[in-house]
Amino acid sequence: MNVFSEIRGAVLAALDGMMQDGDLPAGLTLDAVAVEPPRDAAHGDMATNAAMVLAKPAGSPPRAIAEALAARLSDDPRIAEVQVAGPGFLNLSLSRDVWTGIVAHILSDPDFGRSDMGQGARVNVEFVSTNPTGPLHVGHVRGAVFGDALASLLDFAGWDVTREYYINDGGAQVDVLARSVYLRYLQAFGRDVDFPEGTYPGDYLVEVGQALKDKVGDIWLDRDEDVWLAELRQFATDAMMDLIRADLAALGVTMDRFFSEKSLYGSGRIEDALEALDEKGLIYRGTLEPPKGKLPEDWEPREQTLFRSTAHGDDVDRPVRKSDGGWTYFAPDIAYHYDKIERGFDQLIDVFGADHGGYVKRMKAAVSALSDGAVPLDVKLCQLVRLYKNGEPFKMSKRAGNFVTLRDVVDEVGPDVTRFTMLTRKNDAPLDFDFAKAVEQSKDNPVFYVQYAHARIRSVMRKVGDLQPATPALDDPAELAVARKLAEWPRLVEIAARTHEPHRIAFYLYDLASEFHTLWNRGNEDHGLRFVQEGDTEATAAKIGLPLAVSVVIAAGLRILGVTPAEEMR
RNA sequence: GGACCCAUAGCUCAGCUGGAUAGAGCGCUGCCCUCCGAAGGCAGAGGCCAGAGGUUCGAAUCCUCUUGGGUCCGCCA
Repeated sequence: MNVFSEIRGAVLAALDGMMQDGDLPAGLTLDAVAVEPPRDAAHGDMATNAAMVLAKPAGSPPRAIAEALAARLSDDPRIAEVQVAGPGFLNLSLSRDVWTGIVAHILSDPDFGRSDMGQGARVNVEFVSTNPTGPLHVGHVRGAVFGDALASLLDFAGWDVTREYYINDGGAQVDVLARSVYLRYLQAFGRDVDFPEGTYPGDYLVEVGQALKDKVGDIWLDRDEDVWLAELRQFATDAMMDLIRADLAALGVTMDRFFSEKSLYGSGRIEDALEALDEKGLIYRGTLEPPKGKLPEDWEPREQTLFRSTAHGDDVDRPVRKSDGGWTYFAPDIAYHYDKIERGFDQLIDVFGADHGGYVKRMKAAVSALSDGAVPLDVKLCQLVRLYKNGEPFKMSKRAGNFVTLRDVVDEVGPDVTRFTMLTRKNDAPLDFDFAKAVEQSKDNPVFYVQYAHARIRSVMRKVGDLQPATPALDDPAELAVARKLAEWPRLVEIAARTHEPHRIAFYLYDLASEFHTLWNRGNEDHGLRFVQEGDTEATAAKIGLPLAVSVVIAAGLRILGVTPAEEMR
């Protein structure tokens, strides 16, 4: 139930009627007609731009169209008042019954706000996707939270969502990992080892080395690398993926699928993908122009196997084979996205760190080419997170040598605070994360502010026991303001889902909490506005419907963000 | 040299497929608890939406250029 689309439907029906009756030329396109909440509450509950967008194609002045439209709309029982304003806006005030109806609807429908705009289309959200060489660090937290919340949001808006993690286990960094584990394995036997440049010194590998000793005993002691490297790669990767899965679980993130890059090698999948591109004439042998500006020291022209990504919007063509004949990292990436397309996804979303911005165009080009433009790929870049504590830049290295881990963050402030705070900025803006402010219990902290509103409502509900809510009267402006904000929820969900911007949910919840706190405080001056009307069960029943509806929406919104709605604040 | 992202109140940031007088928090000034949780609320001051052109009935929003920040730039993923 979305009031805005319902009223828009009424506006469109009225316009159709005008066309049929000759008040407007027939066949006008009505797509641009919008019904939105006005910025200024004095402009009523909703405003439509219909008269202005139709003025030109209809060939009549906007105010004339507006007047005629107003006359038709005023017959609608849901619309209490229609005013033509400004250059041709139509300001609509809705009848009280609409608002009470919405509150009643929310109370009867715990899925209020859930949308079918996705039409069950299958969307694959790929996120985190790190090298399996260590625990997740703080830079990954934002992408993990963002991707997970976006996935939940799309699910709520009617998509069929798959959360997926691409394990970058195919490259040389896994060799480095394996060698690092080998050193820890030696250490487990009491050997004195040092960690040369190019190995991972983090102490998270200590237990992996010990586990290896427990598993295989001393069979790899004093043996050459070619004896153990392949097996150790697998062992170490598995151990790291266990670690990463546990890190994700600590954040409340569960993947539907982990997809191994390595599994693409030797399976023919990479060859298949490039063959598909070749059939479209997009693979060729050629030499790239040197990059403009400062030339790399060792640059020399070289013939390579190239993907003609420029045919699909990229700036230059991209190599898919290295000069030694091996694949570039881009080749398995192509094969992976080809796999996603072949699995039948209707759209793809990749969540990357901002430092991968340079790969967006080539990935889009690959997906566009492989799907003949049928499968859209949206790449969301998450900007960096800067850590602070009490305003001071914060560095910590409990376990991983030189970086703050995801665990450091979650252990310090908890998953709920971590997740909400990460979503209080849009993804393409940098984010300052202050450990002290994140756990502060004041309205300076949006997590707390929203949780507090929910806890206050739960407190009221505990007080009234099993009293059933009745349809509220909503005769105070503060009550109406809350109801209006509630009515925006389905619309907000659709906007957030369409733009792939879960932070909008966080901001909406803050706004809703704010309206609620205002109403709550009005109860201090005007006891008639309190939810619990002492000694009057009937009046109380009529009052608690509104806060209960607020709690339904806050809980739903928090669930999308992956945050637990608080029953009480401690 | 090029690509992508960003620039909005003193500070940190929202701003819907382009809509009316651009919003919130912090900070500043002054108020509100014999209370269902004041961990909150109300009011006030504070703006050339980086700059210049363009499209439009209408631009913080779209296009171009300029300035200033960030990320990245053939065989590392």
